[in-house]
Amino acid sequence: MALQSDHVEPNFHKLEENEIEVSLDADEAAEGGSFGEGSLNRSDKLKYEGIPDKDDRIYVGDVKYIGNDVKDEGHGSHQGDSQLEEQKNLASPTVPQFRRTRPRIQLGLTPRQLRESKTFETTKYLDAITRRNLAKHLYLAESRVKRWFKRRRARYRKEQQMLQRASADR
DNA sequence: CGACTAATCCGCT
DNA sequence: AGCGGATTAGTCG
Repeated sequence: MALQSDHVEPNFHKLEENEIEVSLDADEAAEGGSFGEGSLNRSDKLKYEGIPDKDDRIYVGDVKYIGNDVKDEGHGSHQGDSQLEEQKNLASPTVPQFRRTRPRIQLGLTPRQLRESKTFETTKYLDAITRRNLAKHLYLAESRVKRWFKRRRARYRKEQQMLQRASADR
């Protein structure tokens, strides 16, 4: 398996926030047969938990946008998009404008999650270097790793709070 | 329906 | 720039 190496595939370009990972592992998954045959249907229930350590990557289910507004949100691609920003800004002062419906990306991380979990146990807070390294190892976008860690931290705190509360209550 | 996860927005530092 | 918190959205039990 070539994907065992630490090298990133050339076609794996940098994934920005708005970018969606295309199933770069479709054939791999099909080959492995760990999942449904060939296509990753939602009915196939791609649960990442419990998958043998064969899979190295994440699995993208559907990438279709079900939202009505799939605007680009003006990601500041150009310098002359101030109008767009303005419009967006004064959209609604109180009511938060609906962000585009999140793509149906299911799944978190594969067995590699274990690795990440361990990293979380030790580092908790990622610095740029570690994040980059991890992302590379996980074939994930740095932003993704960042977000993931963030959520992880949040969860951790919540758990701690709950624990404390329980303790105090007792 | 509730719980969970994922992605984004907002404010703060 | 990054983090925490809040919000929205979709899926699973």
